Amino acid sequence: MQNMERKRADRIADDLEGLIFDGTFADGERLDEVQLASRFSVSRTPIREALQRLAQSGLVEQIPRRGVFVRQPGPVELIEMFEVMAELEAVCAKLAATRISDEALEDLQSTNKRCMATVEASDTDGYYRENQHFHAILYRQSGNRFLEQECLRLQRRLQPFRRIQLRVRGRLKQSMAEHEAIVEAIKEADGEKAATAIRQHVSVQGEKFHHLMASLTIAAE
Amino acid sequence: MQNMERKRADRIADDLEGLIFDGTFADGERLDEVQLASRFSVSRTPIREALQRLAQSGLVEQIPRRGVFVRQPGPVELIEMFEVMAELEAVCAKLAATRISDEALEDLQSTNKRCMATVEASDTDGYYRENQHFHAILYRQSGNRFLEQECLRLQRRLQPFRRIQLRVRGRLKQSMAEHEAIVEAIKEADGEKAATAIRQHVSVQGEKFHHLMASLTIAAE
DNA sequence: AAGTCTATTCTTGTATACAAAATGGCTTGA
DNA sequence: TCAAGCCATTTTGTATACAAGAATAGACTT
Repeated sequence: MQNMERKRADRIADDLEGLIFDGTFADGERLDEVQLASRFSVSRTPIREALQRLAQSGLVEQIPRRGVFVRQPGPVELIEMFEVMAELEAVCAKLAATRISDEALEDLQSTNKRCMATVEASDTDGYYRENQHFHAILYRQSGNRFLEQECLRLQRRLQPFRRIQLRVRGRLKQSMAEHEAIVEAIKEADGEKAATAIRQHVSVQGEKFHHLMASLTIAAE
Repeated sequence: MQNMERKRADRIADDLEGLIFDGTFADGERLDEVQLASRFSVSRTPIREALQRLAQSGLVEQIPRRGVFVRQPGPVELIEMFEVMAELEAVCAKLAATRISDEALEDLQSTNKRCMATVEASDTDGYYRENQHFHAILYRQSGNRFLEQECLRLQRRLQPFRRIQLRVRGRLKQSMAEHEAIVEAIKEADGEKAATAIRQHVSVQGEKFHHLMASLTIAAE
């Protein structure tokens, strides 16, 4: 297992990430090192470490001798990231179709069942959790740990925007139908079919595009 | 244009990256902060910044309260990374097939011509440069800047291993034929064909696999 | 003699002090 | 009145000092 002990800087980075995700820090806003230092009751050193981590993951932009600024992705970049996410997941599905283990396939189906239950119960948080697990299984079953890591990284980055999407009326039901198609394709070991199904599931097109844009203007106000 | 002024820590990170790539620092070796500080004639602060950057890009592993250790990818991870690279480039090619501009297509063809010339002249460095440009055009012409960045990132990481591969006898000629097939498919705007061609070009299979493994054992001695 | 406990030393993580560069405001001149 | 240049303040980048956890070696016990 991974080392659980983490330094303060790491926890601060996670906290800051959360604060950026939930909109506490607006787009373009400068993150003052001394202010954050007093806020977290630490010196500038761990703050700077945390900011550098965020800069590398793309959440903030670090301009030399100027400071770091929150950098929320714009509409174009978001579409681009979702496009890449869709393609990466499609690769996972393609590979998983032939590489998946029997136990994992069981897990995939039971997760999907639990997912459906949360839809019936209108349990958005529950859906969110089970859905994430559903996708995580596919990443893992691609049999490519590096690919899995890349998927998790991008998923994490898109997390807040995906969550917004879930609020769209009827989205959950449609999403479940798509899950169903993915599971079917994988059961048939049809890689291309699975890839197409999950690409459809993840990519932002049609109505989803419209809703994503709408959510952005809301978030920007 | 980008800000050209960079801090010392950034240049140190690049230097260290080079030192890891060329094997000056062996796999598993601990990078001592004070040693590096005196080597670069700076304090520990910029060294630590640089090491954290390397840790995030995966070149070194940072174990809390222990230090950072060089982490060269093993055979399995290398294969995995090449698999992802092949799929990412396949996506680029698929998208570029329909999105590419006329000028870029011209550039692609002329780059390929220059590439062939370097093969004739047995100019390995020249081939390396032109080949990289060839791929960079495809990344850009995917029309997805985020995808482009991800491709460049991974390409950079695989750079040293790809370079080794070029030394294999006859590889350059075969590689040119593959380029030719890619260009043809894109000229026909056939996304799937282009994707398949470049996937074949990048992925490590058959003889290439064998040579990659051989190069690893050489590097490890 | 081997193992363990402990003290010392070394290394990382954090705080603070200092240097250099950028921003902003003021003055001065046209 | 406006612009340009200079000074003060603010802020980032780097160096150093300090604290805390880990490695190591030596002594003591069984």
